[in-house]
Amino acid sequence: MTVVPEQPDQSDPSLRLLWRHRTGSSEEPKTKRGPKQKVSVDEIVDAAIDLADAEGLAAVTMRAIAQRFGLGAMTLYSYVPNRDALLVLMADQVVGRTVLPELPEDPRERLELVARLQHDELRAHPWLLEVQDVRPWLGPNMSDRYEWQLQAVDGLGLSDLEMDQTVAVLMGFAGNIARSELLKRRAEKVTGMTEAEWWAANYDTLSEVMAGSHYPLANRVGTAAGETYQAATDPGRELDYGLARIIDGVLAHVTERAPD
Amino acid sequence: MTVVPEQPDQSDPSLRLLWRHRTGSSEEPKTKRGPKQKVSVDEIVDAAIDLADAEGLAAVTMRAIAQRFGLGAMTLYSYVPNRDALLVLMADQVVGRTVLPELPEDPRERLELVARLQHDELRAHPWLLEVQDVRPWLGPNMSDRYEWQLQAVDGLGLSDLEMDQTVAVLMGFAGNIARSELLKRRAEKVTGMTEAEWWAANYDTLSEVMAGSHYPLANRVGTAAGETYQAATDPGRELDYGLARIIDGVLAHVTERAPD
DNA sequence: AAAAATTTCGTACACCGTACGGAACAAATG
DNA sequence: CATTTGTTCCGTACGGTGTACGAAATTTTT
Repeated sequence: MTVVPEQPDQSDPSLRLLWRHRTGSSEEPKTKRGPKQKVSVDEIVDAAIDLADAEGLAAVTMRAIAQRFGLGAMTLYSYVPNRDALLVLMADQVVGRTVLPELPEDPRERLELVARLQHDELRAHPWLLEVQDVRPWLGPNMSDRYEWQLQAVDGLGLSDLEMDQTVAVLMGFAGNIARSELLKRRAEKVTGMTEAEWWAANYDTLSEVMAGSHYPLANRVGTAAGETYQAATDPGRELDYGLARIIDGVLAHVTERAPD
Repeated sequence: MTVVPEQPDQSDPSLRLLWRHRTGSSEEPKTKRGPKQKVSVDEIVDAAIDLADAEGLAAVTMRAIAQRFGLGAMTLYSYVPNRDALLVLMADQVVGRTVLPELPEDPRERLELVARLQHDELRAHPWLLEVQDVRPWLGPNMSDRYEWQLQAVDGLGLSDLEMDQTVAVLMGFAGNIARSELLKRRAEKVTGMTEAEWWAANYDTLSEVMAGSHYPLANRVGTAAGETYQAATDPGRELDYGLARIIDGVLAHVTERAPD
């Protein structure tokens, strides 16, 4: 008689946690034994999101979160397997807060909307950029978002693979813009000077040290870019140029292939 | 009589360190007092790069580096102000190792080369993705690189600002591809399974948990994408589609504006 | 020969995630 | 009812991090 070898459950434990609100079937309202839990997973995740929004991801420590509820740090581990899992829960939960608007008819507007929504979200919650999961978009809200993004590129004439890649390019671009904005803000906070002030303070050193090299293009272009970015009162303007080029390229690709 | 208020030297101390090999004028071969330094800054930075290449950026600890030279951890602080400064030195130094090839005539080839070079470099040194500096590209090798990149987009008919933005889009895209490759490799190392194995191990849980929701597009597209990526033996193939679209968009932009 | 400047580096601190084990608690079982 | 059993709560402790501080050693300047 052969015994089935014990499968040590390779499945990721945090999957069920991610989908805890949408267990399609076989929920488990089983009354559990020990003391009643004083808080809920959602409350913990929300508190962690608050912390991250207010003080950055580095401030999201197990001790800090626990303190918000008057709990001991180790208590959190009866709600969440570890910190990394908590970060993934935070990401999915915060993504779920954004309501997905209906997609416009015009293809260009559709793609723009997808990218701008992502960018706005990352601006509101910059710590999302630092949460990189093993195995992405597997939570319920991430899945909803991905499906919605695919709807935006559906019917354009792209292959399945191209649909995925197009979404990836747009998301990546939005993320890069958000990241550069984040770094700029962070630099100002760390150094305590605005970008212009920093350049002024380091001008002498820079010109002394770069005396041997010369950068004609970098000087000209860097100056132009610096002035523009400094004057950029309207955030999100950095998005415009690159986004337009990317969408141009995608739309040109599909119309060229099927010159209707 | 008015006294000039003491300016506590706002300038960034690591700037001189970055440019230590190219001090245009006024070098200081002054013989210094104390004990002779047992190693050089370059050796330290090279050792740190070795460590990062071999075991990732997290393995680059002050203690680990010092141990390579039989030094105490604190000794490093007489070479480098702190760990973050060391990371910037590493980045600039490793960027300096790549020789910049001559730029082709064809605009499309120029842009492709710029992006692919960046991608290859990030593939070889993935930890570069995790080094985010306050105030980017200020080292000598970063500056050379930026100047070279600008040459690639020069003469296309772009404005100064657009030149900067175009380079940024291409670099960002190359970085995103490299990042997704890195995450994939890291996930396989952490979970000890390939991507396909992971999906197999979690298939039951996933379909149970997603029973209530349905993702027609995500299922179809995700499957297609998954199969392709899994079969992708040739790394860098993920680069092709997005890069082509971006370059399409940029070139369309300039030819449209100046229909020669 | 004495003084001054510089490098080396042992120790210590604050902070992190979390392994471990015990105590308090509530339901299931006898 | 008493007892067992599974949970939750959480204090303590461990190994890890960057680095502040101060003493000791070493070399040049005076």
